[in-house]
Amino acid sequence: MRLSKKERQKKLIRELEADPFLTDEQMAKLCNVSIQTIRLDRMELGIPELRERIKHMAEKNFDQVRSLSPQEVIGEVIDLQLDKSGVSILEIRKEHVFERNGIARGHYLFAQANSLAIGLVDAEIALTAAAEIRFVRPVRLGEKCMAYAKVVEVQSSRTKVEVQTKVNNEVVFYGLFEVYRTEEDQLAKEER
Amino acid sequence: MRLSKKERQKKLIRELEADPFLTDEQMAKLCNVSIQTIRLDRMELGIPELRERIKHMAEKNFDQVRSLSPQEVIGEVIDLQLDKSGVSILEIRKEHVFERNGIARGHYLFAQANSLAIGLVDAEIALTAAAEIRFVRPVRLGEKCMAYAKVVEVQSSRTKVEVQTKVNNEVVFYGLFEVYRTEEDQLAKEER
DNA sequence: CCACATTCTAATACCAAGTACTAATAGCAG
DNA sequence: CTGCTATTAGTACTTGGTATTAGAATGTGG
Repeated sequence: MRLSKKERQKKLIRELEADPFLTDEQMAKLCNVSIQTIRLDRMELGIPELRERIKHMAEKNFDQVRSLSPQEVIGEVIDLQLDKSGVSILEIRKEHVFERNGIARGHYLFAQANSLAIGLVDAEIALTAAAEIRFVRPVRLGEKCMAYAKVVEVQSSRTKVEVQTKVNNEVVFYGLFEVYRTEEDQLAKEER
Repeated sequence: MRLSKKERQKKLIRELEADPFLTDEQMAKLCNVSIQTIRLDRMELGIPELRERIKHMAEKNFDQVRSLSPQEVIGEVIDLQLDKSGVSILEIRKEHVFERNGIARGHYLFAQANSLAIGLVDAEIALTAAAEIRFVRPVRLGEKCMAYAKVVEVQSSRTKVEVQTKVNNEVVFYGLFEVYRTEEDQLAKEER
């Protein structure tokens, strides 16, 4: 049986979320309707064509900060001065929170801060060695977490980074990270 | 003056690195040659067409987004005695490591330990309040992390949980978590 | 049951950014 | 002049669409 228009459009949205690389033809087969119907649906729903969707995704990726591969950062880095300071934003979405109470799981806040701290360090390889953290108040669904990081100490092979995460200027998380760093040749040496 | 073939090809590579969204036509204008010449160059250099390049970037991006939301618990809990102790396993897969060096990102180890610590606490709601952690040695792709947690102290509204994560019986991570707990009615009261 | 609306399908012309291929031209080297 | 490389030109075809028009199928109210 064929779905109603509304249901089909809902289905379309779901399918595209799961796989945004679907062509109209593939979607038509999935829904058992003609290609034209799918195009009309896309119009109504304001969904751009395959190539535009792909381009968008690619651009989002490309716009990010150069020096560190952006896939390795949780949260969007909006400012970064290597070995000095940085800022990143993470919007708390439903995949970040406990279903029960809508409070963000601590490890996402940690991940944001940790990624930023590591991204700050100007070295071939940077790894967290230790950290001391405090979750000052629970963060809830929909809140935007701004993490401010600054380097507070540089030693021979360690950098200390302090991160404060705020929601509406209110501190929600605090962390002191000790980041271990190496240049590639040095690591190669160690590997032997 | 027009560049030599070699120089033009070098230039092409540079330009595409700076802006991978260039069409053949735009590149032709940049180099002051015909579109066909650019296509021949791309052939020789093994550079795919614009759409393929964009698609590649988008796919890379998409895979990350996916791996970034390991929904529920991180690591599989294999033993749990509420308010006493627990064990969980996490196998380090490629979505957990830095592409560059195959070392696990700290926040995954943290997430495993944090989730276990919270799971241990027998309360309606349990949230991490603070933690002190040490990454003892880097963990690599393919290694199985066994996290052992035990409650070390119970106060009126706080529980302290110690977590040790081992790979082949060798400690790789240590964490002391302070978990804040509440019963639902209590939290409701606070909300007011 | 008819009339009309909604929904769907079909068909056509067109576009961007290509691939794949053939052929022609320019410039220079031996 | 012949041969070779580099370059340009042109044609047919491809994908994944847009935009538009027309017609068919289905449902709904009066």
